[in-house]
Amino acid sequence: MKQKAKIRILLVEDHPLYRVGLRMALSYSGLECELKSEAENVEQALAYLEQHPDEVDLILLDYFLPDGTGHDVLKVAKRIRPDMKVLLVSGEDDNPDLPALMADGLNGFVSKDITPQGLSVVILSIFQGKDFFDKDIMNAQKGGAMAPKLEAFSQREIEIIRLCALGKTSKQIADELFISARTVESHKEKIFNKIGCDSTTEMVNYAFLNGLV
Amino acid sequence: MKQKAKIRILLVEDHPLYRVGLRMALSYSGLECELKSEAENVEQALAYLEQHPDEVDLILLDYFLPDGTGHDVLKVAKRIRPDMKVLLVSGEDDNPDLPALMADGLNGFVSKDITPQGLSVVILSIFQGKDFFDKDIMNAQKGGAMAPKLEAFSQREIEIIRLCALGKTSKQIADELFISARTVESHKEKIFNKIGCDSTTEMVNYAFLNGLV
DNA sequence: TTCAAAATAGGTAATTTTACCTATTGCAAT
DNA sequence: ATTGCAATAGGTAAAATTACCTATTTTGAA
Repeated sequence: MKQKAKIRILLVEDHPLYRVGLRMALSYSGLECELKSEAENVEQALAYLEQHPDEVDLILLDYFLPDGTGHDVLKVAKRIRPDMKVLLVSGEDDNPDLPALMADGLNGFVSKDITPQGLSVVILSIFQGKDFFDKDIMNAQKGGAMAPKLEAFSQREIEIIRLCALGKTSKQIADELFISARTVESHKEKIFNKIGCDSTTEMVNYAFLNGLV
Repeated sequence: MKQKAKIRILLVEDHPLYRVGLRMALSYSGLECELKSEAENVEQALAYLEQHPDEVDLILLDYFLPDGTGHDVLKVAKRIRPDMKVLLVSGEDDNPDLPALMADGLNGFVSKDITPQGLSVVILSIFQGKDFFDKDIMNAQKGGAMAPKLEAFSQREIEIIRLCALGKTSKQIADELFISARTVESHKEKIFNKIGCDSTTEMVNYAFLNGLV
């Protein structure tokens, strides 16, 4: 057993300053770790993983990257080596699809607001096999308009959603689409049921948060 | 002339990791500077400035802070010592009101994406009297849906706008803020008049487009 | 201290939205 | 051909929003 082995880490983060911050957090935390490499986008991360499949124990991963998301990195990493740990460091506005990430084997996520100390504790815990999911983020996502499954919208429904998000009333939308206001309302009811909300405003919030606008 | 004096810096940033990143960027940049203190919110920043009005040459300032914005710090700092330099480090989603900030004497702003090297160049340039405004951010703001004048909202109004944008009804907001639903409705009417709209949905649209959410 | 703005709250009537239903038509896949 | 969904539309009653007002208290700045 390599009990006293250093945790070999790959850092994937596009903001240079943040990268420095994480690097320093690691080196001053007292954590027995070794920063194997840093990547500033999906491409670099995947290139490193493919060339050095057995040199990384844990990936410290930002969600939004210039050429994709942390989800892309996660999927490939887990394919290359399923026991590789992946810790997502999520900014407050990233709003990643956590259920999907967890389904793909994510081992943890923490907010970018975490302290260096907190981060090292989480890394160690994950390395030892105990996944860690920041409960504040879980709650934030449960609380807000969540994406249960953002598929299932028909063309017409998306059209309605977008027009609603522009602030139009059912009547205005009806006139614009040459249909009855009652039909617009029918569409909205179906959308509400799919999203799990009960007002236009919540639907608009969902639309903005899920990039439908 | 204290030509070779160190630049005395106050760092105001609420994210611990980012604070480490900036701190390290400063110390490894070769810049002749001295980090006098760090503050993680408006209150701490103002407290330091009031107690040590003559010990800071430049404030490295985040925009969004837990108890206010960098703008609040800027205004007080310039009142305390008009020749104190203030450099705003803005995240991509901060969308600060640059004209207003510049009117209040802001000396520069850069993106959080800046490299440590870039940052030290900007700090030095500002210290020597040459203001620096990242042109990418200027352009982004000109291009995007701009707020004609996003001032004129009171604190309470912004609070109401944000809660509305989360999809809450007047009743829910009232309960959350311990006020009457009629008061919430009064606030909303005033907001509608300022924005020039006549529905919550339009207001939410405005809020998202103008970075109020 | 005085004045203006912000925050508070209410009345009333018109309008809109929403929930919970049913129902018809057309089209596409099995 | 039948099945199923998308799109269409309506009835009705309850709930919420909105417009247009007035009015009080608190607070901050001049």
